[in-house]
Amino acid sequence: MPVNCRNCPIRRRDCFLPMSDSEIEAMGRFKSGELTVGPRSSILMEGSNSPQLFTVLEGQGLRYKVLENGRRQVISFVFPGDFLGLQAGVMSEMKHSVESATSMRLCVFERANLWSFFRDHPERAFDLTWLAAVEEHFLGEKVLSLGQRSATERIAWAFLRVWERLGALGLRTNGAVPFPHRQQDLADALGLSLVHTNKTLARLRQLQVAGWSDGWLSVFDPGTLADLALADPGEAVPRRPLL
Amino acid sequence: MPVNCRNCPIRRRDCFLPMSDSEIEAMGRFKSGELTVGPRSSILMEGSNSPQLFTVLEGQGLRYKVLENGRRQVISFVFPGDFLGLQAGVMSEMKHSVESATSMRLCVFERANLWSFFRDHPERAFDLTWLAAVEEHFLGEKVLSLGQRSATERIAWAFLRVWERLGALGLRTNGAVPFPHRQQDLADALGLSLVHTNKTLARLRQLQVAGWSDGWLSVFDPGTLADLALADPGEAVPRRPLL
DNA sequence: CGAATGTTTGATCCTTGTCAACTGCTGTGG
DNA sequence: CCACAGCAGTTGACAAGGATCAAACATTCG
Repeated sequence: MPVNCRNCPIRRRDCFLPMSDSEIEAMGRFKSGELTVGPRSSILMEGSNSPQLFTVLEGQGLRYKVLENGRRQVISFVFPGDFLGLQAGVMSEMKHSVESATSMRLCVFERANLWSFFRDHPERAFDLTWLAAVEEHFLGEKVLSLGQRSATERIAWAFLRVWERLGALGLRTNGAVPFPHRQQDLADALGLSLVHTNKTLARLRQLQVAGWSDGWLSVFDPGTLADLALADPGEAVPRRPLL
Repeated sequence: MPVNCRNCPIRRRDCFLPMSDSEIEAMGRFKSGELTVGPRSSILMEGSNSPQLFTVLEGQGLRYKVLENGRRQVISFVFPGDFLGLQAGVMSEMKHSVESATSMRLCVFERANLWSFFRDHPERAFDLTWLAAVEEHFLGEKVLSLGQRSATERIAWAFLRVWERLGALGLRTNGAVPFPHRQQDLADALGLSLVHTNKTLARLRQLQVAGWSDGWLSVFDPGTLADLALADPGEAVPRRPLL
């Protein structure tokens, strides 16, 4: 199978930094194929011990956990460049589930090769650790949000982050980015009820600050949005790893 | 300086799994010393670019972030075996602050040596990634809690996790573990107000399920606690990594 | 002893969740 | 072609869990 990993996110560092030919050669031996899944389909299941790891090339999805009483928490939204399955890779099993929102194209790796990959390509191992640290950072921000921000602040914050992140991926077209989820998904992500989420969204729309409909998120006034979110507008995605 | 890393948590995998002599030799070159800090002192600051990384040998502390409006979120409590500063290590700066609750003894590493460490010791690099993945798992659980659990459920869940984790470290003496924090810290960790936290604690104490005073957390009835927490009592700390 | 810090308790308010009904859209089958 | 079900979004009324305010109490420490 021809391997086209020139933009493979596992070596993204700065969002899809291109790889050298020898790097592609090395990655190619790790990569085992590509996978395309339809919308709303399950990619990884909590508790499963998936033999494959993925990197997102296209499309969006979400990670989630469910409580014993059935309530669902969306841990994070999944964007192009994200790495899926690290937990299954280094621990014995996945600690959350992943499903697609739109149809997605995934780069597939064999978990079994992860170890030799670490041994033979320390730079790539470092990248992986970097990805994990970035993920940890995002989760830390999310914890801060859920713990300390009000409903409006949470939504404003989420909009800002999504908008910035997708913008950094070059997916922004005059102020709008694709955000193909349901209101229920956002509610579950922010720990709010669907009804309250809806009403808060209406308020933001009415304030002419940001709007989200038909799967597109538009930010009209990033400044006020940042104010509403109690967030520094500039500090979105960490971009300059060491080395 | 004599290096005593036989139980260094960076190679813990299964909570302080002893290292072989050659491993200790290798670690020794990475380790640069030990540090002891007093209670309530700052170890790492958000935004700083610390030249040192730490591993906790003794004592407890907490990681936190503060919002622009001054509200504080405790990201997680820090226990022996935790690794501090990974973000500063692989990203440009720390994304949260760390401070001690009790006095702490820390194992100190030079950040500058991290890269060669990755190159020369792929197994240890793998361990580091594993630590990051475990941290990610804990944060995911925390997000679930903050998003979907009620006040009582959150406190019950926190107590259960702390009790299990410290128990696994061998710090449990007839049902009680050291948990040297203030009610305000727990409140900030769970996104609750101090007052409500206090009242909920009183209720748990009155129910004879768990009690926390003078820095010691006692769990009298793990079963009911797990029920209250909507949690599976068994799934505490992931223990069996690959390789 | 007074000051500082942390815990406890009561009264009140308000943000958010719950319940319920209605809209608009899309796809399906008679 | 229409009836209908199913799903996502919208809106109003009401209830409640938790926040806020305020004050008392206990300990420690200089």
